[in-house]
Amino acid sequence: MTSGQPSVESSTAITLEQPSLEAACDAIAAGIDREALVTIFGHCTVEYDGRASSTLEAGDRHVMVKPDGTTLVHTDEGQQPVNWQPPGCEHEVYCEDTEETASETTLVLESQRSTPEEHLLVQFERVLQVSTFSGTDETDLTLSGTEADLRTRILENPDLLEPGFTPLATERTTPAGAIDIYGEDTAGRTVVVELKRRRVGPDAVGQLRRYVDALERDLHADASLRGILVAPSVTDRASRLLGEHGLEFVSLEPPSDSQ
Amino acid sequence: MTSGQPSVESSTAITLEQPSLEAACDAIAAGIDREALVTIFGHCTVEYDGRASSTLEAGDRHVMVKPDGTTLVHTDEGQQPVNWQPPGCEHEVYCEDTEETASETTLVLESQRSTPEEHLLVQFERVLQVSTFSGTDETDLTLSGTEADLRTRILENPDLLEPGFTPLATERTTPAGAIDIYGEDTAGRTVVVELKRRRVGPDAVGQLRRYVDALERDLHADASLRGILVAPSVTDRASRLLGEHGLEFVSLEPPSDSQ
DNA sequence: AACTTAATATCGCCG
DNA sequence: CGGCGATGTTAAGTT
Repeated sequence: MTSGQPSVESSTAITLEQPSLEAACDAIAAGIDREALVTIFGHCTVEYDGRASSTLEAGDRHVMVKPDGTTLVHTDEGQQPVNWQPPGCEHEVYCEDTEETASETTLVLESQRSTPEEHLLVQFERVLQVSTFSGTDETDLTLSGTEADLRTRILENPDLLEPGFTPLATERTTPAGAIDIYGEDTAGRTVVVELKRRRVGPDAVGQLRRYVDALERDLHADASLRGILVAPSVTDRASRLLGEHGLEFVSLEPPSDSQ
Repeated sequence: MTSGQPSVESSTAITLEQPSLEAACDAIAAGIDREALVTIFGHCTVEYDGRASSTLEAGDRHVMVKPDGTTLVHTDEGQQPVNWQPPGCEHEVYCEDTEETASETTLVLESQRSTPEEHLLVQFERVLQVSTFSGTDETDLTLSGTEADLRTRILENPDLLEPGFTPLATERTTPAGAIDIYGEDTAGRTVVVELKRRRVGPDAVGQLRRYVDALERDLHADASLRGILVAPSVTDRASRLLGEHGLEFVSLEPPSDSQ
């Protein structure tokens, strides 16, 4: 970028329609080179090899290549890409003669990384569109209604958990991991609180149980130690597990935007 | 598809560059209407409200609207969309005068669903490109190297777990859930096997422990019952937990493509 | 870099 | 539709 001049049109979108594979190749390479976001729509096959292996026969798909090294292959269905490569990958694009018939050519997009070794191969036999996008996005997402928000809510108003509850520490460490909230009830009993922002299953009970067990061992406590799971609601099986292990449940939701 | 005739051009890509907001609106509406995959690149703000809430200030982003009701908002960084809406949503698109100054107009894309109630609002103040894609993708992804493949590998060669192991059932149900593999060792002791395709932490130990406990209660067994966690490797803390609960570990990887 | 946990997790299966 | 667990989970925070 140049100096303090009021920025010229910094957002651009350049599109090729029905390009030859060679023209598409050049446009994609140029886009990657100047760190643009590149999209390709065309008829392609996809192969992945790394943590697992996958193949995808020829079909029409939308491929997005980001300047941070991300690759996403989307079909017309599903929230998740059918294939992908995470940020930090090296991209390579070239045209290649098909092995069987030297008369046919394919456009190949490769994306690979190490740790772990992973490789994605997209082979286009036809490209309907190539676009390169440049733009700016300085802003960060602000998100609320998370587990951190639920913790804040309880710390600001401990009576929500139960009247007289006194928080003593957050993220208190035990051999089993960090306790969300550690405190005392009116009777002076130690309370271990595990927070979940949404309906909980058996996993959360196991987690709370590990913390209570670890803390009991840590404190050599013969006195009773309470474990409370805080979430909007609880499944049947988890509720039974709580009972079996002498643990408690309190229904609380994370604060919404307006609250 | 029609008969043996070489198929007519069924894949299409239609693009508008630098459209007016009204033209963009029409193109998007038309694309959604004929069940195309629609992409929009432009300067926009995004608001989400539902399971959580989020806002995103104005910036250049790539929005993809799929015919199955999915919406994805991507920036130039990250594998994950910065905002999204899952399949099954209803889309709506329209132009609207900005509240403050009636002279300014915005293009609004709404995507919403119920159960749970969720709403996504994308407001464009400028659109650089709109594209609509139609195509076919009949094929399914074939994936290998999954937990199911690991199970198959052990069932075909039980000695991999330990010499003389005899699988008796897969997915045997207990009150705590389904056991991956249920079998017997050479001494006739019941064995509960929990499979993980990658390195395991404390969660997996808790899961195995629940299964073993549930099965012991189910069988009223006074005889010893073994629990074996099978994974490529195990973390320190999980290893200690295994020891504390009298559970075992066997190192095995899911088969790779060539094996 | 390894470990642990949260997530608007997503997705598929099954009851 | 809810419960449950796998995922090429991904992503973030801490050690």
